[in-house]
Amino acid sequence: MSRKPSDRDAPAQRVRGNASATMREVAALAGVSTMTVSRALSTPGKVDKETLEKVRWAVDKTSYVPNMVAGGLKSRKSRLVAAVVPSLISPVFNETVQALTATFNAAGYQLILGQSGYEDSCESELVDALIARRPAGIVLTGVVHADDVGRKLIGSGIPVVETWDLTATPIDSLVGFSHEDAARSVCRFLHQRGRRTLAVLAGDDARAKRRTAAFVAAALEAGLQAPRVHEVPAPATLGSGRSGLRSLMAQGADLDGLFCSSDLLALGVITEANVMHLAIPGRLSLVGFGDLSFARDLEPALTTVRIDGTRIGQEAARCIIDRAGNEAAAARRIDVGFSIVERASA
Amino acid sequence: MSRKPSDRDAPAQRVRGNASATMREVAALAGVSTMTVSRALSTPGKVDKETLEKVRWAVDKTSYVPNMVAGGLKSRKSRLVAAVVPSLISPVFNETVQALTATFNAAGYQLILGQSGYEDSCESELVDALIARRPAGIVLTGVVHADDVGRKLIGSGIPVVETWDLTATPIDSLVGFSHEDAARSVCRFLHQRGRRTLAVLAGDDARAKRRTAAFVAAALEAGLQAPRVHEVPAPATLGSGRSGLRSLMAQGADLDGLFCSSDLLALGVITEANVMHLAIPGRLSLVGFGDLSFARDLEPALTTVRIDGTRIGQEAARCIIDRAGNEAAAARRIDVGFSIVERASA
DNA sequence: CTGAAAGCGCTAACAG
DNA sequence: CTGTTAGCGCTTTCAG
Repeated sequence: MSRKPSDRDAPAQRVRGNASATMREVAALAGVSTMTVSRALSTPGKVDKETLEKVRWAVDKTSYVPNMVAGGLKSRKSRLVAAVVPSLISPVFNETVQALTATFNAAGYQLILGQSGYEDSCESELVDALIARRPAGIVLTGVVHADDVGRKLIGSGIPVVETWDLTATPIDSLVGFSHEDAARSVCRFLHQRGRRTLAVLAGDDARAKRRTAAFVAAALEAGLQAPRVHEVPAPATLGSGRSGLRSLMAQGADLDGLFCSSDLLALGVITEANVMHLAIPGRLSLVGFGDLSFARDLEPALTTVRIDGTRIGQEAARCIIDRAGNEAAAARRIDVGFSIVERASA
Repeated sequence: MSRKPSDRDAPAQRVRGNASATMREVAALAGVSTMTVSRALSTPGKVDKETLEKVRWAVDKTSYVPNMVAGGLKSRKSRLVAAVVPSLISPVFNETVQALTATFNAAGYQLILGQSGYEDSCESELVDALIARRPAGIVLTGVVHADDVGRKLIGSGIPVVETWDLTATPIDSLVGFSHEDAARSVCRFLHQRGRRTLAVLAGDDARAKRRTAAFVAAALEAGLQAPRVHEVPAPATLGSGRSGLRSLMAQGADLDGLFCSSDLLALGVITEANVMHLAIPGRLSLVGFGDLSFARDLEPALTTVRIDGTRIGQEAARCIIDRAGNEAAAARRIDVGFSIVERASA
C-alpha cells in the first residue's frame, strides 16, 4: 500500500509532533517580525501586499492557527461569551441556544455553555467559573434571585443579559416577556370562548409556578371558580401530561378548559384524551405553552402560547455584541412579548 | 429611600468601577507574594494555615475571581473543551450535550459549543476558531469527512473524540455505534414479526441515509421486495412524518412495516394514522429511532431504537479528561451499541 | 508601512 | 513553607 509522504505528515517546520506553531515561528519563516504577522492576520490592509503574501505563505506552511488565549490576554478582548441554561434536556431553550450560538459565531464570538439546573443552588459556583474566563458577556436564562450572584455579576463589570423573563430590577440588560401577562391572556382567551371550569397543569419550576398563580388570580377576578391546579415535577414530560389529565378529570368531569405550562404536557393531554375518548376541543379546550415545533402538526393542532425563543437569543446576543463595540452603550430592556397561536385545540 | 452604603458598592481596593481585581492586588492586601496567593488557591495544603487565612480574607475583600485566561496561558492547561453539534434545534443531541456539560463541569472544565449545520461546508472555519482557543479536547458529533479538517485536527495535537458513529479510520478516539447494524436489526425485527411490505421514512442527512441504505439492503437479502423510501429534509419534524405516511400509503395500502429515522417522524406517523383510522400495530408496525423522552408514553407506546446519548456524552468526556491527566493515554474506541426497545407500536 | 520594547495576569521551576 | 525569576504567545504603544 503506497502512501504519498505529504499526506498526513507533520509540517516540516514543527519538531514537536503535535503542538501548534507559534507566531514567532511564522515570523521567522516569513522573514518579518511577529508584529507584522499579527497585523497581516488582523488588519491586512495595513500591510504591504508582498509582505502579506510572504506571511500568508508561512502561515500555510506551518499550519499556524492563532492562539486566541494569548491574544485575548493582552488585548483584553476574549471574544468569548458565556450562557447559562437551566436544562439542556428539555427542548424549551433549544431555539434560544441555537440563536445565541449562531449570532455569536457570525460575529466572531464563541459560546461557553453552562447548566444551572432548575434550582439556584450551584449557580453561584457556575457563575464564578464563567467569570474566571473573562467573557465579553454573560447570558442568563431567567432572572437572578440569589443576592450574592447578582453582586458578583455586577462587581465583575461583565455585561449581563437576563432572558426569558422580566423584572423590575435587572442586573443589566433584559430580554424577555411577562409570564404573568401570558397566563392572564390564556385565562381570558378560555373565558371568552365560554369555558367556565378551568384548570392548570404545570411544572414545578419557578416560572411555571408564577404563570399558574397569575392564571388562578385572573380566573378569580373574572368571577370563575378557582381553577384546579395539578403540579408535576420539572422538566415536564408527555407522561406527566397523561397522568395529569387523569388526575384532573378525576376531580370532576366538568372540566372544560385546560392550560398546560408546556407543549409537552399538552401532547400528553391530547394522547390521554384520545384514549379516554374525550373530545378536544369539543369537551375540553386545551392551550399549551412554548409552541414547540410539533405543536402545529398535532391532531388537533395545538393552540399555544408562542414565545419567540430565536428572537430572544438574537436580541440577547446583540446586547452583548453592541456593548463590546461601544462600552458606553446603555443596558437594554426588550420585551419580546408572546402571542397566543390559535389553532384547533381551543 | 435609604440605602446601606456597603450594599452594592465596589470593594474598597478597586478604583476602576468595574474590572475584576488582579492577583497582585490580593497579594498586596494580604501582605504576601502573588505566588503564595496562587498556591493558596490551587494547592491550599501547601500553604501555612495562617497565611491561608490572610489570603482568603483578601480574596473575599477584593471579590477576586482568578483569571483562567492568564493562568491557562502559562500552565498550558486551558480547562476548556470544545464540542461541535450539527444542530441544536432538534432534540436528538440534547442528552449528549447535557451529559458533556455535566461531566466536564464536574471535572472543572468548561464547554464551548459550536454548530456545524448538517453540511460539512463551514465546518473547517468552525474548527479553526475552536483550535484557536487551544482547548484540552474537541468532541465532534459524527465522524469527520472533509480531509483538510481531519488534517488540521491531527496537526493541532488536540485530543479529538468523534461520536454518534463508528468508522474504520477515526482521527483519534471514537464513541459511537453502527448505524448500519441498527438499521439491519430493525429490518430483521419487522421481518421476524411477519411484516413483509416494508418502508423507510427518513431524513436526508448523511447518517439517516446510511441507515436507509442498510435497511433496504437487509430487506433485499431477506428476500423481501425493495422497501419504499420516502426522504424528508433534515431536521425531521412531526409534520413531515404525517405527510410522509400519506405519501407512502398512496404508493400502496399493503404497507405493513415502517421504520422512521427519528421518533419525531414516528410521532407524526402515529398522529396521521389516527386520523386515517389505520391501526398501529394492527395494520402497520412502526419503529422509531432515538427513544426520545416522549416515546414511551405515546399511544401506542413507540417501539424504537434506543441510543444512549447520555452515555455517549459521558464516555466522550472521559476520553478527554483522562487524556488530560495522562498525555500518554491511548485513543479509545467505544461502541456503545443500541437496543430496540420493544413497545406496543411494533 | 514596519519593528522594538513592554507587558496582559498568572504559574512552572527553582532557590531560600 | 515562601519568594524570586522568567516567561506563556500575543498585541498595544510608540518610534522609526
